[in-house]
Amino acid sequence: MGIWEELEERGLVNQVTEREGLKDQMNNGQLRFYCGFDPTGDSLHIGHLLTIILMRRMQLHGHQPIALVGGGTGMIGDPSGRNAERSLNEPEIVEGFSQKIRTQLEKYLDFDGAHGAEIVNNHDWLGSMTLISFLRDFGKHFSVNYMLAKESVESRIQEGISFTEFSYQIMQSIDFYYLYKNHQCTLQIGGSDQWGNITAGLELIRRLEYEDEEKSPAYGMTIPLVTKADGTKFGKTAGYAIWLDPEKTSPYEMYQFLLNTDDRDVLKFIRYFTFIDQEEMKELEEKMQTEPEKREVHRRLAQEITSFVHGWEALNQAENITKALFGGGELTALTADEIAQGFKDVPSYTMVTEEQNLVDLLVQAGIAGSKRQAREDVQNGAVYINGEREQNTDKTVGNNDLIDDQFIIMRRGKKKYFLILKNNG
RNA sequence: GGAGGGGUAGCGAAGUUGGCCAAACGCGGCGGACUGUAAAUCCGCUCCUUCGGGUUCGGCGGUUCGAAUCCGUCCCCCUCCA
Repeated sequence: MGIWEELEERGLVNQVTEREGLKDQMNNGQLRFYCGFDPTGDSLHIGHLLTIILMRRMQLHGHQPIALVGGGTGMIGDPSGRNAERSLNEPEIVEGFSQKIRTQLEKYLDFDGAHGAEIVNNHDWLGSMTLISFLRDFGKHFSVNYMLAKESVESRIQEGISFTEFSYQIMQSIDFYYLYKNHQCTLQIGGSDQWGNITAGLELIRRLEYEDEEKSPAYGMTIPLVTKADGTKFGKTAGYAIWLDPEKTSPYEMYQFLLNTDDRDVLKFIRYFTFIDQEEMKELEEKMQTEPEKREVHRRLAQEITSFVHGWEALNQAENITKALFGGGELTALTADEIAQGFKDVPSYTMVTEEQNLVDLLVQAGIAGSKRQAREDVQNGAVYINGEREQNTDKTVGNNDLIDDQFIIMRRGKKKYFLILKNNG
């Protein structure tokens, strides 16, 4: 089975230009292809991961990926998929973001060997371009009618779009053209919202280069938008994005996010995001049918992605934390690092005295709204100290409850955790 | 400006012949059981408390042994007429 068939089977092929030609190139040729990442933030997020993994996937089949950091286009702002004008970031900010994005991309691509990956920054060629060159050499090849017809522009006509963002498609077209001419890059891939920009680039290449019949054709391809069965946007939990930067989203959080994938989506996602082959996929599908409660597929998905993004060590920690928190494992067995990660966003409270009545502590730490509520929670068996249910309202919490002589892990209900820190006065 | 209706706990909504009202019921929220860290379902709780009680039903004041319920006044909202 060729890479093309694999991509189709995984449902990764959305729109393509010249399907047969591209299929042939994919299966039998050695393509250089690129995908751009604009520095709109200080980290890539899980939504970017699908194209990154696609790049790896193709690289494994002998194609050479070029990751483009949009240091130049990021100064302008892509209107694609947006319903309102972006606000411009300061050049230093864009520069800083570009650095970070570049560093992240370097983690995920393989730079060794005959078809090692390349990273380029379009600021290198766009940054120094003169206005006159832009308009004469490139603008001349775009008719405004053509540009207006692009979905990204058309949808904004009512709302309004600046000339700046309107021009974006030309810039991205220049990128493709530049890479085609100087890096023998003949394919651009991207998310489904990039179709307009990709085809614009192909159009530019065709106009500037296709006169010469000897030149190889260029192709474009998009991957589908990742949709969820419940209709909400993929990549967010409770409004927070899942970032690839472990400082922003810990490996544990990412693992949990994936582990909690809706049953209806998990098979689709595991095809999208992992390298698991057809044979094993069948087994997983079967397990999903026969023993869904084991959530084998969910776990595999979480394992594959977490380890791809953060490495095996981080995955191991994420699983340790998960086990301690949900799998009947011992909280006290966690390392300080694991605690820090697992309880990153957990509210903490520093004890005012060496020891304190449990009910009072619950109120002071903001775990319960009132003493009455606190008592009720304790009596209902909703309160756990270091993983042990505590139903005695007269319990005194003190230094002998401390883990590592530092903190106490309090829990109310199924999964609301709180950190109580030792009194240091 | 005139006539009428109304303001009750997070929301909606009962209660207004004065005591049995800390206040029905629904939703939401929080727990518990079940479970797959799911969905559904079931159960409990949902003003505060030193568990004696305390403070609540738009605000203030009054009548009364006793008021969310009666009276006065002020504030706000809605409907109709001007």
